[in-house]
Amino acid sequence: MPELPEVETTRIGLAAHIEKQQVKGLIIRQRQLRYPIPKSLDRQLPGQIIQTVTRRGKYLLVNCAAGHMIVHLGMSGCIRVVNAETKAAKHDHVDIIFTNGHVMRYNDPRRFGAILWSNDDPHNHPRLCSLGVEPLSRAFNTAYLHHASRSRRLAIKLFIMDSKVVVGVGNIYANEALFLAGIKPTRPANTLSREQYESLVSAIKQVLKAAIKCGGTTLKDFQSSDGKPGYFQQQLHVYGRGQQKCLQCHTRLTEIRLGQRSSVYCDHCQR
DNA sequence: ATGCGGACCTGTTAGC
DNA sequence: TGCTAACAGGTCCGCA
Repeated sequence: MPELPEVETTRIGLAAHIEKQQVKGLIIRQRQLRYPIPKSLDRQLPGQIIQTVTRRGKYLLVNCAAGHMIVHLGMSGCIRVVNAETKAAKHDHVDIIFTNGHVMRYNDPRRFGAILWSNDDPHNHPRLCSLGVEPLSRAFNTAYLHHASRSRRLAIKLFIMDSKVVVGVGNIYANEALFLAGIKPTRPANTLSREQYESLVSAIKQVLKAAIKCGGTTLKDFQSSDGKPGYFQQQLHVYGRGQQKCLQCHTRLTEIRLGQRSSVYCDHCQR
């Protein structure tokens, strides 16, 4: 579920429901996520009023006067806003209960996600302080990416998925952006031309924006509990289409593994 | 500094 | 049908 567009969609839905709301209490059923949920969260969050919900990469920041809750959804996490009567299901690890009766419920079967707490600027938190630029910001541009790639010989797909370079480009959208830009995922990063980086930057922005738009329209009703995937799926050109034909030239798509992740591309359209 | 492989954990699906 | 293996949207760490 969660690549950047899904996280951003979650952020928007969540913000609408919890901003300006006061935390009454919390229930932690499973403290052991990727990191143990710190006790400081239990101590400091109750009584707080949520000011804003922001995002840095795939981390959600729930900002209060006393500090900031930092939430990552990992591979399988999701957040829903439900009513207090809604019974907790399997893998519902944390509830943040608000005085208006709503509950922010964190569910994560694989527990690759995280819930942290920071008293200071969360951007200085060890998990966030080394992150690269935001893909939808102006700082993510041709000159930046081209320059950053000069010393890097690794496959371009792994390069754009490196969160120290740029955040939020996960496996699905890396595959899609490379297809749109006509670049083979295996090309060493330092062999691409400036022009190719220009296409790539624009493809990444385009793909992420389109997906956010999709998520935004289908997940509007955040109270409903059907976290259906598949909204952006109809628009995928290569991801999940290994062995099928290229939508542009009808060549059979190639599927390989790069960094233990599946990578699909068209040998004819991508150079 | 860079790049690679393994680790974390559960659920689902493909294959025998 | 039932079992096992492989794979799944993400990071982080340690070693070469």
